[in-house]
Amino acid sequence: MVKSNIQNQKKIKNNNPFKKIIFLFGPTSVGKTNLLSKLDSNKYSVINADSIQVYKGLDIGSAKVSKEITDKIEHYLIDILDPREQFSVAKFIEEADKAVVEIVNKGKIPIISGGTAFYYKHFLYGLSQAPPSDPIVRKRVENLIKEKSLSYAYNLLKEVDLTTYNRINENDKYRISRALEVKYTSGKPLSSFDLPNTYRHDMDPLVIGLYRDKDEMDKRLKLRFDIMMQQGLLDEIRDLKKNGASLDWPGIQGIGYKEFFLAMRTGEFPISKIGNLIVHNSKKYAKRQYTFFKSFENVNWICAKEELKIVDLIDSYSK
RNA sequence: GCCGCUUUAGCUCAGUUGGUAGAGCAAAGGACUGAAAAUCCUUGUGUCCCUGGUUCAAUUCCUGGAGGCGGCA
Repeated sequence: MVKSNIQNQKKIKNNNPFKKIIFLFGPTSVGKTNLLSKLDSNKYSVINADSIQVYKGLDIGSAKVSKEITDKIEHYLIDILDPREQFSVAKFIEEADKAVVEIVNKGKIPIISGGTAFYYKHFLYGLSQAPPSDPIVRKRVENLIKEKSLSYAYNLLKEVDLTTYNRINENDKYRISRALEVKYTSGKPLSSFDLPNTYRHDMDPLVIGLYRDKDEMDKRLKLRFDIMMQQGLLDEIRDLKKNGASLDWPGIQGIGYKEFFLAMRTGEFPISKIGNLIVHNSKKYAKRQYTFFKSFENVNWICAKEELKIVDLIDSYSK
C-alpha cells in the first residue's frame, strides 16, 4: 500500500506536465513575438501572458501577435475574453494551467510569453488563500472612499490590518481598497494569508528575460506606433467606439486605447499628440516592467538581438 | 523707433519686504498578496539672461545691454 503510493507519486512526478516549462519575458516591444516566430512549431506552443492581448477586438493597439504567427505556432490565451469583461491573475493561472496540460499532452513544450510580470510571478509561486475579489464588496469600498475619503479608509485599514497598513502607502487607493475588500469578504486581514515562496508543481523552468538598450527601446516604441497607424489603429478605435466601448471597460485600460478614449472625453486633440502620449506611456510602462522582472530569480538575461543564442538555449533545455 | 510686460531646473512657471531658491511635468531609481498596460513611492546646485552700481551681502533694488511677447508708430 505504502509502496504503491510512493510509486504512484513517482509516476505523477515523472509525468508532471509542469516540470519542463519555458518563460520568455521582457518589456513591451522588446521583440518577444519575433523570437517566437523563429521556433519550431512542432516542439513548442505559446501561452500568452499579456493582460490586454487576451481581449478580442484589441488587436492593433495591443500589438497582438499576428494571424500569420498564430497560424505558424500555436498560441493559447489570445482572444479569450470580451474587452468589457474583467480578466485577472487567478483566471490567468487557471487557463494557463489547462493550456500547459493540453500542450504537454500533444507532446510539446509550453512557452509562457508576454509582458505581464504579475502573472508570471503568481504562475510560478501561486496565489495566497485570500478570497477573490467580490464586485459587490469592491463597490461598497469604493463608495466608502468616495463618501468619506481615502485617508478615512486608510485609517480603517489600520484598525483591521496593521501589517498591511504599514506595508502600503496612504495614497495607494488600489491596494487600500483590496485590503479592505479582503477583510470584508473573509473577515480576516489580508496579511493573514501568506504568499507562497516556492514554485508550484515542482517546476524546473527555463526563465529567459529579454532586454534592449534604452535608445533602441525608445526608437522601437515610436516606430511601433507609426506601424499601428498604418495598420488602421484609428479604424479599430472607431469600431470599438461603435460597439459601446468606454474607459470603464477593462480592456480599454490598455495603453494605445485609453489615450484615445480619454481624448474623446476631454475634447478632441491632434492625433500626433495622442501618439506622443501613447509612446510616452509605453516607455514608462516598459520601465516598470523591467523593474518588476529584475526582481525575479533565476533569470537568464539576454539581449533580444541575440536570436541564435536564445533559440539555442531553448533547444538545449528542451532536449 | 517709442511704451509696457517678460527672461529662475530639460519644459511650464512660483518665489525671495536684499541673507544664493521650489512646485507641476519630464528624467532616473524603486515597490508590487486574486483589477497589474493598473496602482503607488523616492530623488531637485540651477552661471535665478549679461554688464556695471548701491550694499557687509544682489537672483531680488538702480544703470546700461541682449533675447522673447504685446501695443503704438
